[in-house]
Amino acid sequence: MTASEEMGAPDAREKGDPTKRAAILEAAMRLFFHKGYRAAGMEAIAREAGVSKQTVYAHFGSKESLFEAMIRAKVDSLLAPAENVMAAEGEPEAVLRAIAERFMEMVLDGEGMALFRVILAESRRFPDLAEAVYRSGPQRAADGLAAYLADADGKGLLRIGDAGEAARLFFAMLRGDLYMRALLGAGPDPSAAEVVRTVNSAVDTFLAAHGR
Amino acid sequence: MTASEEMGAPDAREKGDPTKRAAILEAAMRLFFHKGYRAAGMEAIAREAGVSKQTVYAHFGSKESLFEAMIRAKVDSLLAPAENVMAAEGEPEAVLRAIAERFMEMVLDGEGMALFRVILAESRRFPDLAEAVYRSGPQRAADGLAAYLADADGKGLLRIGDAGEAARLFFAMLRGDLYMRALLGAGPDPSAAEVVRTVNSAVDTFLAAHGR
DNA sequence: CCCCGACTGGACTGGACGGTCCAGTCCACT
DNA sequence: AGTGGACTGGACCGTCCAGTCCAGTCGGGG
Repeated sequence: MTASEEMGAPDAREKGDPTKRAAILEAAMRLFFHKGYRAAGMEAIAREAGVSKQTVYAHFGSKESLFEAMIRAKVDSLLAPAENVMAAEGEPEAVLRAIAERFMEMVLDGEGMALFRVILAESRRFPDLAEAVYRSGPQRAADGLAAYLADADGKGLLRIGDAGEAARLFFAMLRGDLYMRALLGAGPDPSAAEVVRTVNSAVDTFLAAHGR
Repeated sequence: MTASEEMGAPDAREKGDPTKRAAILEAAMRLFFHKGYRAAGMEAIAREAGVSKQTVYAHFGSKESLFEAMIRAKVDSLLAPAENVMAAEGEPEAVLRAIAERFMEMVLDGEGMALFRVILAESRRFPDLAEAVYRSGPQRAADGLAAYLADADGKGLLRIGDAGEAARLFFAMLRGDLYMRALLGAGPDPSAAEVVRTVNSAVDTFLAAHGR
């Protein structure tokens, strides 16, 4: 029960070879991410998956369905490793720094950015998908951090007013200029040093405002 | 002033009726923003502009050129009203709040977001354009604020270490969760109250870290 | 052994779209 | 009146693409 809720269409009735299904999803991911929704052709996806076009249509009924299934699968797989965090102990500064580093990894991940770009571009065509991505991504992360902050506030480790607002602000600091640059492909790719600097700035600033 | 505006008519080796040129640019803006680069057709743009397809091709030679010209024009017009700010006097808190409100207006503007969405989607096809947008948008804003911060630091009004980093962080806080939600079209449109709350959080947090 | 379901490969349809071409109109300037 | 530049409207070409159709292959279960 990962992030597929509300419309996963638990169609247990899956037809055909699941390895082919997976190959199609992966090929779709590569092409949709690399070329965008419109420019990625079904024929090219089939070829890339080493499968006939008919098979693609047998597994997923249309281009839209394939896109949607691909996005949901990718969101699940991107978020899977992040399920267990947030149960951290120790100094708030260390906890925040660990969370921040984890977050930066996820957010600067090439495929994650490609997914974000394409879902943003198609957010009008697939509004439900866009909303699902928001909820299982940023929303979920903020909720998790907010829970930690509220707990730390209760223990007197931090002074938090509105935990949700504080959590969103913290992530906003991290998802800052570096992220924008990386998304646009402007300037050089973010260096490790820049990432560290961003994390430090965010943690320091956050603690200056909310430290005990 | 950015381009040729009320400078009479110095030169501008533009062929043809400038009002038609403007109509085409506006139609292109509407369609490219609303439907995306690929889905917006030249025929539809011509029709929307009340002009023949030939005229479109006479003014701009190709779809790519039209797109590029449209983006540059839109960036100029979006940024024009922001040229004069930043020469602010007074308490740092008031200055920051004014800058923040201005920034939020620009960043949550519907057309600005549409531009960002489409330029992000096409950042591979038009890398130079994407870079130009970054430089004249986020980059420029951050540079302006950094100049103010460095000055305020010199006057002892604020304690700023790295002015550039501080400026980027401030804008990152503003361009936070609200922005992401609005871009994705997830959840309700940001309310005025949420905007105020975001501005307050950002200013308070910033001052907690850099106040005198 | 034969059938069935999944799959292949390629032909095909119908439509959209970028871009070109052309015949003719309108108008300002000479 | 005549010339030339800008524009119109529509035909047109080549290409691309989602989705369908079909004839044939393959492997496993009755």
